[in-house]
Amino acid sequence: MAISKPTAERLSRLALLLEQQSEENTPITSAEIEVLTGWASHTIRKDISSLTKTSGIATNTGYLPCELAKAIRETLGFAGTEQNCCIVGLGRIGSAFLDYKGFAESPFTIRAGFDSNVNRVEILKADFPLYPTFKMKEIIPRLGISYAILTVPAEQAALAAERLIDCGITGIVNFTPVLLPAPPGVEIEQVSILDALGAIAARRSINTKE
Amino acid sequence: MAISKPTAERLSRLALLLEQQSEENTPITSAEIEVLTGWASHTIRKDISSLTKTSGIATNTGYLPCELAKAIRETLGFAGTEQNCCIVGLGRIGSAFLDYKGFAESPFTIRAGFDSNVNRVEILKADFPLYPTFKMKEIIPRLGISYAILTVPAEQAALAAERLIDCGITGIVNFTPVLLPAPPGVEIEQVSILDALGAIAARRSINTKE
DNA sequence: AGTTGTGAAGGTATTCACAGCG
DNA sequence: CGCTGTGAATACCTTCACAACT
Repeated sequence: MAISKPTAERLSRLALLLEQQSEENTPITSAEIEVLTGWASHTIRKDISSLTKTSGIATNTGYLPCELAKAIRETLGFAGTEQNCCIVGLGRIGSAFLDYKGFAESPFTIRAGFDSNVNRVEILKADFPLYPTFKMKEIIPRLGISYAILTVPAEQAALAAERLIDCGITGIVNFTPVLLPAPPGVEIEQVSILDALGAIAARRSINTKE
Repeated sequence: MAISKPTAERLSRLALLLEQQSEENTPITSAEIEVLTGWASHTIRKDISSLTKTSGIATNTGYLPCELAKAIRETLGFAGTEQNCCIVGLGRIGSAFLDYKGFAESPFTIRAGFDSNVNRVEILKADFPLYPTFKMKEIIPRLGISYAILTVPAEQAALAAERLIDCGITGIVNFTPVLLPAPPGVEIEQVSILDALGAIAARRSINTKE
């Protein structure tokens, strides 16, 4: 049975949340998840019920975080396998991710960084190797990278995205303000401060109107 | 007539898009917007039809970008008035916004930056004033700031958010990986790389399954 | 008791198809 | 004619209420 888009997105965030606080594997109820996320407990239960594998997850005092997170990851496509990412553009925003620890418990790992400025590539330090941009075509397939985090200056965004797709990248998180066209088979997620502010303002103007 | 949430969010992004490329005010058709955004042209027309003021926007060759953007901003609450924001936390991510030019054409303006480290406040340069954190309570109401961009380290996020709300902030763009509880009347938008990657992976696992 | 799990009902958003207008 | 604008139909998601389980 197909899983709906809103459900998939909620489950994905839920998995991250569970992975973050997975030190203790004490059961968590749908009511507790409601407090943490703001989603109604029915919604959460319904979402969970659409997982392909549902045995050994629920007890009479709630869901087991580890098993639930694992079940979500399985249903959403990546069973145990790490999802490899790269950072493209090591300016202010890009280099801010070099020492970001949040990836540790997630299924995503940064495997490489790219920048057209060779100086930056040599000076900056990270837990993963940094390369000049022209090596993308060689490195990306070799390391099995399928996701890119795009943090180049706005004027280079379109070209960089095109090249990445050409290298076999199938998912781009776009931190530039440029709206990138998404060819079939490639998913692009815009992450923009202005969009975020706009979304907040939009929601507010609805709530105050009723 | 109330406007739906998805519609409001689409309109908000559309306004940003129009404002970005507003040099020429040549008409743009719903079909062209479809190419740029990926939303069906019906959806766009329906969204636009729900605006409160619809005169002088459409011609027989498309919509006039400037008037359309203006009409959207009016319907969504802020007619002409600038929306004031502040940045809280001037570490790697926060300071990356200091010279971000994208706000220029948007209805949002950054009015202040805050950091608990007094050194940073004194050394960093920006187009707006920087203050030590303890001055928030004084500055935020004085400058009429209602939105905050939260870029402090994860362990300070919860406390910082609480204080901001206490100062009268009603919208927070949360760049930390911490999931913040949103009290009534306050809108919080999580902007996280892991969420973005998760959303992409989730959408992909749906598309490939059918 | 307290939970999860789920068919059925209800509400919302999207899509369609065509009328209306410049 | 090409475009927008919009009621009606469809599809979708969420919510409810209660059964099933521990």
